[in-house]
Amino acid sequence: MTEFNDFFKSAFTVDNVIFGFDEGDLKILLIKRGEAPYKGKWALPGYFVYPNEDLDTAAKRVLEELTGLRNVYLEQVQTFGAANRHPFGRVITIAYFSLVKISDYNLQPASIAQKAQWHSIVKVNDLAFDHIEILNACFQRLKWLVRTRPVGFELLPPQFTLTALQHLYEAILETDLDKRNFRKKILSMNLLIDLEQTQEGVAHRPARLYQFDRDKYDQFRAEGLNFELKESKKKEAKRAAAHRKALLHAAH
Amino acid sequence: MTEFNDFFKSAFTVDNVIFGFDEGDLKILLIKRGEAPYKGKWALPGYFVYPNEDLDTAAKRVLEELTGLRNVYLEQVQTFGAANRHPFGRVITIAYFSLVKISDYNLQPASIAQKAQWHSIVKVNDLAFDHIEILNACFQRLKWLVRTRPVGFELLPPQFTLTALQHLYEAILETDLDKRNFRKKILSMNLLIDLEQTQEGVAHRPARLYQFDRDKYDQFRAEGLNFELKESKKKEAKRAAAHRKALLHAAH
DNA sequence: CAATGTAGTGTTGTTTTTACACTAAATACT
DNA sequence: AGTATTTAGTGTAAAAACAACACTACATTG
Repeated sequence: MTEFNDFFKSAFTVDNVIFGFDEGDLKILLIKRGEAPYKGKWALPGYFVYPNEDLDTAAKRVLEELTGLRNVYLEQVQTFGAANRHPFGRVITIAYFSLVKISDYNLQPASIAQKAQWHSIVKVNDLAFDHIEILNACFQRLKWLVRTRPVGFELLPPQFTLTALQHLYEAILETDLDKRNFRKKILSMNLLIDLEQTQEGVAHRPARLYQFDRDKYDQFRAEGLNFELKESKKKEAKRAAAHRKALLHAAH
Repeated sequence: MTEFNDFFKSAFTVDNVIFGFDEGDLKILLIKRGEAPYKGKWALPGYFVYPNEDLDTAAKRVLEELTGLRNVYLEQVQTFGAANRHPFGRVITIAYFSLVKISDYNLQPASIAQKAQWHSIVKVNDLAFDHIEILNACFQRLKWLVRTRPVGFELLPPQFTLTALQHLYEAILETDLDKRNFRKKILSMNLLIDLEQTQEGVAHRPARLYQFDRDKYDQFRAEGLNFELKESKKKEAKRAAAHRKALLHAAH
């Protein structure tokens, strides 16, 4: 075992791309670095993984320390390990991305507030380390995810209008969507609860408010994965396909 | 910087899920461990990443040492880092998967040949470390990838029949496909060169042989990513969508 | 020359996607 | 009061993609 000692001189960190959505803009939360290296530059929030800490736990910890939020969508994306990416030594980083409702985010103690800020994703261009690369990978992943699963709701306040949802999809996919087709698609998924209320205080026709039906979604997912043995192969395949489609291609 | 010293006591490895296809069966290459821990168990081929080695390089190295192959499809999948996953200390592993043509694989020196063997993926069930978990993640990724990009060809010999290709898809997706629909779909992608030859030495009607048209594919991809500024937004969107579809859903 | 075994081929009904333009409902302004 | 402004909300038709389905063709083997 002593022969392996040379390998046990590395460290790893988690870095977190925290997406939020506000004022029609897709944003990420960045921290201004207070120390070397890259002092004064904006960077993704991240930190070393503790010796006895699982990776997912570390990502959750970093997120919670910064935003005070738990139970948000969090997913591992990719690991970056160029040999020279960190000036302190060999440090690889496991990138995570998370989706938070900016409405839930109450800026933490002033000490942090000064350092942490939301940045429009389209304007971010110069980050510490290889963080731009990490951001790009996570953004790609988000684009894929939003077409695949109804994660958009994670970024909106609990009640929202269809137009707001469409704007969110447009911001993520960086494209325009057809209003009527978008609504048809979304409503056909049957994952929205029509709150039968409308907006107030807007200087135009107020829109209906909807809520994401998480119970239905969870149930739906459970069914999709729970291949019971009763059905014929054909029927099963059909149902699975229908299920896939209902969720896939949330837009267009 | 001394405050960070505690973090620099970890190691990381790469583990490689090497897929091959033979006799209608999807297989992976496993190694029988000769040393503790898990001596005598089958494991994914993997090794520590050297101090100055990039992760991708390490994965390539492990693959080449074992198979002698370069220039194969290789992709990072996921990092596994449960705090207690390795009995020697804190070791996280970055999982890669690769696709090799078994026809290219000439078993290496006898010393390795005894230890490395292809295993039918459906029969693999007990591996060292958390390697079953890693295998599952990579298999999932392969299922997704095969629907998304024409990677199937990476697993077949240079010349193949459409039936062989279909069997490959069926093995990966673990489902049956309709022969006529499959052929229509594949041929409509226009990525196959009809060699205008047929099989020889088979005891039945011989099938036509095809070859993957890599040039066309590369060109196709390049166009797909190269958003020129001449087109109107609408036309561009249309083309991009058409492109996506041509590649997506290679089957069904 | 019959038996066996795989290769190869088209059509039709259904579903999904796309393109597209007007009316409705609220406030703001005069 | 009434007109302007702004966003909400709605249906249809044509095109494309998908799914289901069964027979003939061509080679070898016995």
